[in-house]
Amino acid sequence: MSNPDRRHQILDVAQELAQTRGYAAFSFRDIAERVGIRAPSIHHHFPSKEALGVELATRYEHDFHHHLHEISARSGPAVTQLRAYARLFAMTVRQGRMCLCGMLGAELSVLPEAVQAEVRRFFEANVRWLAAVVEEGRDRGELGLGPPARAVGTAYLSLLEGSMTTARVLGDDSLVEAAAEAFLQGLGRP
Amino acid sequence: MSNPDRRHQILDVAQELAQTRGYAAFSFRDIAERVGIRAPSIHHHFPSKEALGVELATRYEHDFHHHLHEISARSGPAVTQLRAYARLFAMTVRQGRMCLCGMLGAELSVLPEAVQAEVRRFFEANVRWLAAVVEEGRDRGELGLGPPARAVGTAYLSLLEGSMTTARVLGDDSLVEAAAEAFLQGLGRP
DNA sequence: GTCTATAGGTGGATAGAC
DNA sequence: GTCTATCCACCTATAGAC
Repeated sequence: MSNPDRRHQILDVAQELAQTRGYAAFSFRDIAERVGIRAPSIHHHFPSKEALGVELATRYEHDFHHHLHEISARSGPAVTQLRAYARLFAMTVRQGRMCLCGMLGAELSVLPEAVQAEVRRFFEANVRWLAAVVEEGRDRGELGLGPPARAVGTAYLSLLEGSMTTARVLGDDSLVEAAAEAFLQGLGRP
Repeated sequence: MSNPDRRHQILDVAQELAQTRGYAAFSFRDIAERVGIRAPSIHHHFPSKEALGVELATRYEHDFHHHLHEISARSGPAVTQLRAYARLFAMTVRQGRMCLCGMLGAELSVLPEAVQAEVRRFFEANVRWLAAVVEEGRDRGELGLGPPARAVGTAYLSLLEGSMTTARVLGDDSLVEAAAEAFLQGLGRP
């Protein structure tokens, strides 16, 4: 198999494992079994687990950025954008997965520094995007005043990350969107 | 050392490790080093890691229940109780720890069944308590109407669990309480 | 690119002495 | 209760053949 194809295949499998089990709990053998090669062959594509982890997080962040751009481009009302954002998390839960960076965030203290750094970038980028959506919604008079836009964005991201865990623990597929609605209800213009 | 003392000591150390690293990433050797004994000696107090994990989660849930009871007993306004609840999470973050059951929730799929069951009990008990506080707040006219009380409770728990991850990733000690306030603001009487 | 063989480390767990 | 010695499974990673 040609190099780029195998790389993608390994990344896809590794991502699925990381989103369900976590970084500490997946191995090169787990990946190899599903890809149909032997564990040491993975080292030809990724020199170390750390390198694989960094690329995993970087790619995830990049893909996420693409989704955010799509939501922004439709430039609907702030609440509509925030609902579409929540749907990204809800869809992931329905696939039986967690947010990759949410999972890595929980494991933060046992991750290689380079992976930690990528996780931080993911959270910062999301908070920034959310704060901008809230800010614009307020400027257009769609949203009421309240805490600083950045605090609202941080709270909404936290709610969605946490709701994925709650959804999986309680086995409730519709929990993420229900939690998002409970939050968005409080954002409306008084 | 007498049996009960050593048991508690092991549990305390194991809990700290589980709250910072996660279940998959702490070992009997880690515990033993900090307790000052050898790893196999732990098996005298806990037959397996699974048994230790179950007791860890059970004890945590029990302690948490105690805190909830204390907050309820003061029977202040709903928002005051919800703020006090958030403070439990904020204090934990300031100790550099995650919620034990939030951490275990993220790792759910790699936990022994018996530990998974305890994590579920923790989440269910917290949602039930939060829903009751919201319900009573509405009955007393302190809170506005909105989504079902259980959905609000689920959302608030999710927000707090998630905010611990966000706080650690972004290195912001005051993030948990700020996120809680952003949520509570939307609960007020319209 | 993928393989086998293997190194070197760590994991939970058991047996049996003290 | 705690120890040492040991087992066996698993991990990441490397060397070198094909």
